[in-house]
Amino acid sequence: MNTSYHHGDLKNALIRAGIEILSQDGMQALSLRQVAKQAGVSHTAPYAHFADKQALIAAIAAAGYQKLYQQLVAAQENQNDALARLVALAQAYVQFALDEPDHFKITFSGIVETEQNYPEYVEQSKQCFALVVDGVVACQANGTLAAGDTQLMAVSIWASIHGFAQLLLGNQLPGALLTQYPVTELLRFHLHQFLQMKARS
Amino acid sequence: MNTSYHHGDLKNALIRAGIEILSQDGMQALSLRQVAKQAGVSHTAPYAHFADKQALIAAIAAAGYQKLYQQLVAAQENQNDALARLVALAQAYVQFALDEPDHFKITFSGIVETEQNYPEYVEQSKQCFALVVDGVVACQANGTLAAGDTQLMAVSIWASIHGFAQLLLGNQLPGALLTQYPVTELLRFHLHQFLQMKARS
DNA sequence: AATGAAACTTTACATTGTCAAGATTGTAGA
DNA sequence: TCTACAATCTTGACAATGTAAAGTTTCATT
Repeated sequence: MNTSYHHGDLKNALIRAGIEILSQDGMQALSLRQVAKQAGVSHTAPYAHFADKQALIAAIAAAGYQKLYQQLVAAQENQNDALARLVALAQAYVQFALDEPDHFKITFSGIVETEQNYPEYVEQSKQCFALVVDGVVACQANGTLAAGDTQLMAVSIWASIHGFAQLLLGNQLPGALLTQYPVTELLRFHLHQFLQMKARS
Repeated sequence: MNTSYHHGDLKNALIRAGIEILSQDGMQALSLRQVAKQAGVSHTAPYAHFADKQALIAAIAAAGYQKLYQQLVAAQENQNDALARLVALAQAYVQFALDEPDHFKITFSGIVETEQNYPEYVEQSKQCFALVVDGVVACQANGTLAAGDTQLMAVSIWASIHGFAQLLLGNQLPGALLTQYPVTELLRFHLHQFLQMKARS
């Protein structure tokens, strides 16, 4: 099947190429033609697998969610305390944003038009949210978090983590704070606002 | 000066045209040439006022911050309780995101490259953040918020509000929640996580 | 082996960002 | 007041991009 004409796995190769371009040259360099060139095919080959550029971006964004999911799971693996797992999740979330800023941006900054629905994108998104819900459930069972609407609480925590990552990436946190504290410490403080713990313990 | 050749106030006219395009046709329709056409000038006229497209976008983003600032101030005007003012600020923040989604996105989604520094953009950003800091200070003086590092707390609250708006715009909040509660109620719950109040009071 | 579908290429075209060169107008200094 | 210069705007050009159309190569099914 790999006869130099039929690629065999072009769809995924294009997604990987796109992610690589994002990582190396950033968002503004992500063109269909560059992606095709990097994958070693002609500039219209992507149209056999994606309806248009938006569809490719949606696939790249879905892959971003997928990778994020894996990192979140991996970060939680070594933690057994429910609260520690939530904190580890948040740290991994922010770390992903810092490691792959442009992939993170394209995944979250609403460039994926929501009028069109891209099922894989929605699916991966739900999978990540489910991780947060799990964490909240565990903390509630634990007594670490007060009982209450689990979904609401999970949304709150996700929004908090996400907003922090977003502002951090956008360089919109006061520079004084960033020189004063390491990012992990800032995030820890931020989370403790929710988790009702003594700050900076 | 308005002799049909020299426009007189083209720079601001271009920013306004850009905002209008964002409002009517969305981000993907925002091209330099469309902006120029809408302002009634040739397609290279913008280069007399902006170095490149990024610079125009930065100016539009700065205008976004400015408008947001005004809305936040206006929303707080009728509230005299410190806590109520913070809640009103948050509601106005989210409302702005819902009213002008694409303007909000372009202001916040990191499309403004932070390597280049656009002074007005940074300036307007700081002005908005200062509003949050003011709110925190008032709440601390009030006793509504515990004492502590004001900057840290302001960052936390801003991140929370911002993350909520971002997820809401990205259609990433569970649909079940959105049908169950109005957005203002969701936001109120979200804030109360921070403000240590009884939820849904 | 034949045929149709899927994957890919070549060609073409409109849109876009940006540069270069020129035209028009306001303004500061002689 | 006149003149040169700087700022502003236009025209023309070019390369890069998204995408459609038509043709070519390969795969799979009968």
